[in-house]
Amino acid sequence: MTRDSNTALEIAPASPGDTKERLLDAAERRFAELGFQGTSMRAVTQLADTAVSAANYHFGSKEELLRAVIRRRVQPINEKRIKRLDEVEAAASTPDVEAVVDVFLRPLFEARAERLASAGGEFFRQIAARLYADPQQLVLSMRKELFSEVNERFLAALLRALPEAAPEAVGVGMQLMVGMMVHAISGQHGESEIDDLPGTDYEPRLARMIAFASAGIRAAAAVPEQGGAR
Amino acid sequence: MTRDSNTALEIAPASPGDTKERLLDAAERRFAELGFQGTSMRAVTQLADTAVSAANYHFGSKEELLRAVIRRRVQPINEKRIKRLDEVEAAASTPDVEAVVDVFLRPLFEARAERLASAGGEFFRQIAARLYADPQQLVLSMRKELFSEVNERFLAALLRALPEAAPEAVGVGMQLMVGMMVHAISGQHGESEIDDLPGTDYEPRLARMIAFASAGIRAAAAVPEQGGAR
DNA sequence: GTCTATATGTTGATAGAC
DNA sequence: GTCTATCAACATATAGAC
Repeated sequence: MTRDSNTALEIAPASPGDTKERLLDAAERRFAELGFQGTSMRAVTQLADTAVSAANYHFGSKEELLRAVIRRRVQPINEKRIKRLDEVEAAASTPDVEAVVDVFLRPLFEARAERLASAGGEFFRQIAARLYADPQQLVLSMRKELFSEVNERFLAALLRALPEAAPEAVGVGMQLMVGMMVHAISGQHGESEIDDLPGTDYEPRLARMIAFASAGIRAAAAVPEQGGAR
Repeated sequence: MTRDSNTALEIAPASPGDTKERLLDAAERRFAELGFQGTSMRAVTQLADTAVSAANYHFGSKEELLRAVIRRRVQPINEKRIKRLDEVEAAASTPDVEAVVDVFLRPLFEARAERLASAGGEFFRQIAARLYADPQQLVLSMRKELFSEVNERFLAALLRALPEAAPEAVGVGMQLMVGMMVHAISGQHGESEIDDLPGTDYEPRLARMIAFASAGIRAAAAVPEQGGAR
């Protein structure tokens, strides 16, 4: 495989100037498939049809390349979440749990459908799953940087939606919703047939996820403080 | 750091014959902290106070070492799950959703409490999270090998508990429960204060998780087939 | 069973030409 | 901005002594 052969393996035909974008696409794909540590800079730059030094010119290091890959996808999703949550909170001082959960989950599906439509990439969801499974400092700091504000806003909204519930219980419910979401979008679990996510026709699946998470949060909040199941 | 210095970094004082166990403990810890690809055999064998060749003597390769680490923890948990599910199904032909979910989740907490009590290790849960975030063939085949039977048994039990529901909906509910579980046990998400799991006094948290998952599964199953939220 | 020593390949990053 | 060439460090795995 030489760098000149423009085969299906490459992200897009190389045209001058967009090397940086091609590197982001290639890194997104390889980080998703092989993981951050499992991906060499060579694996990325070969897919992007360029040289290792070009990647280091644009991003400085492998770690910074990862940050750029993740930021590119997460930021628009979070902006959409915040904007819609503003609207929900403006409409009602005591929002519905379902409305808050909808606003939290829907932008993920919308972003994925957009990317599928533009042949962009099916890969980011896999990176997101890894992001939540890695306790290393690099990844931990990215999670904090990317999700602190959103998590605080949505937790506050859920607390307002469930004013009678113990705050700790709502926090647990929110955490469990995030887990449900991460696992569901990472897909391809291979243990059953319904694991994989629908692409553009996501509404039925999303409806089930909203129902699951909303009912789950309400139920977790309703467990009595000292109640054991034993 | 010489191999003779018996510092706190090592897993246990080296006594002859238990090199294999020390290697499993050390690998469990390092794979949890650094990931499989991020961990070198040297990092494992230094922690276990032995040589790389000893690890390859006992396990053959790094991949087989990973398999051994994971099997050691997962097998007892799954055996407990199956045994208790047998009992639940023997007691009632239409089991409770709550009873099935309890039997699925509780063995995880019991195993963790046992390990904490024996200072065994706080590390496996992190490996489990990585196990679910990795789409590579090695990991995929391990998931299939380890969880196929359990997943099939519990999905069948849930279908029996919800005879009116669409099977696809129950499958989605089961998948979302697994996601909730994986994320919750991996802990240390760092975005909020309630992320970390309680150790031995796990009953209150477990009760909330059972309530969340059971209500979630029921709600997901109750969403009408063509119903959208839009 | 466990060691030391080593073979062979790959890694991330940079120097310097154009 | 992008390349080729190169570096030192590190990887997995094995050979062979004890």
